Amino acid sequence: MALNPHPDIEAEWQELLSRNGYRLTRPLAAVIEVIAESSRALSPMEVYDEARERYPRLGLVTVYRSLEKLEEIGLVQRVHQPDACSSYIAMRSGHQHLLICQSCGQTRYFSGDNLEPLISAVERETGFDVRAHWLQLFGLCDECRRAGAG
Amino acid sequence: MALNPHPDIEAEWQELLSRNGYRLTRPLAAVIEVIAESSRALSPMEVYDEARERYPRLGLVTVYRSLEKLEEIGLVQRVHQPDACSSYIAMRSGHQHLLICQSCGQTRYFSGDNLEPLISAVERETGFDVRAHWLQLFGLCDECRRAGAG
DNA sequence: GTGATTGCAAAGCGTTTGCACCGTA
DNA sequence: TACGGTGCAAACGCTTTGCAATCAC
Repeated sequence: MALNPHPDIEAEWQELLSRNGYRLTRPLAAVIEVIAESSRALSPMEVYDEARERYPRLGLVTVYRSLEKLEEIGLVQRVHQPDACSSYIAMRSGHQHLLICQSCGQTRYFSGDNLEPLISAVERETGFDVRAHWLQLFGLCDECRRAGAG
Repeated sequence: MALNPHPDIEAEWQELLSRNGYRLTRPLAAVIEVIAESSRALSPMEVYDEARERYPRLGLVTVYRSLEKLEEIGLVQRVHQPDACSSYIAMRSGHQHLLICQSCGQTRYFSGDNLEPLISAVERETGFDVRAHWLQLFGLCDECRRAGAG
C-alpha cells in the first residue's frame, strides 16, 4: 500500500499535453496548478474560483474544457460521491482507489485491494465477465476525528 | 453470496409506506411497480416513460418526488455509474453491492465481500476512521457476452 | 502564420419550487 | 374532512454550444 506522494507533477503534465497535441496556455496552467496542489476533489466551480486567483481573466467554460481534456489524457480523474458526481482530482498512476474524508473532503489514494477471489466467485455464479470495479472508502480523517467531527 | 430473488415486494412496500406516514396513491404505485419489476437501474425520465403506460396522467415532477420518498424510506437506491449518477433501483435488504452489465445495464446484487483486512490496513496507515465503502463491479452479462457485445 | 484555445453570450437540459386542485386515509 | 399528494408552469443551476478574438507553437 502506498499513500500520496508529491512528485514533480508539472513537468510530467506538460510532457503529456504536448505528446497529445495540446498547447499549454496560461488558463490551462492555472487549472492544472489548482488541481495538482489540492488534497480534495474539486468541482468545476471550485476550480474556477481558485484558478482565477492565479489568472483572473479565466472563464468558467475554459475550466470545463480543460477538465475534459485533462481527463481524456489521464491526468485528472472524475470523482463520484453520494452527493457530488462531478468533482476532479489529480490522478495517480497505477491501479488505485480513493479514501475520502466525509467531513473535510481530504482525499488519499490507496492500493492493495485484492478482489480477485470475490470477482471470481461472482463471475462463476452469474455468468458475468467482470471487467472493472469501483472501490471507494469513506470516513473521517485523523484531524477531523480529533476535532470531533464524527 | 446471494443473487436477485423476486419476493412479493408489493406488500412489503405498502407496509413500509404507511408505517412512515405516506399514502399509497395511484401515481406512486405506478412508480413503484416500474422500479420493482426492472432489472436495470432507471433514470427519472425512464421511470416516467414506463410508468405513464400504467398511469398516463402521471407528471415527471411526481416521479422525482416519489423517488426521493422511496429512497428516504430505504425501498429504492440511487445508483452511480461513470456516465449516469442518478438512476434508481429497488433496494435489497442487507449489505449488498451491485454488479452492472456495461452493455444492457442489467443489474444484480451480490454480497460476500470481505474488505475488513484492507480497511484495517488503510486505517492503520492513514489515521482515517473508515465508516462506509462503495464497491461496484462492471462487466458483461452472460447474454451480452454471447451476443458479442464486448 | 496557422490552427488550437479562449471568453462571452446564449442555448440546453435535468431538477426543483410555487401553487391551486385533487384524492387517500 | 383534513391534509398529504399531484400536476402544471415557471424558475433554477450546472453544463454545453456558437462564434469572433486571441495566443502558443
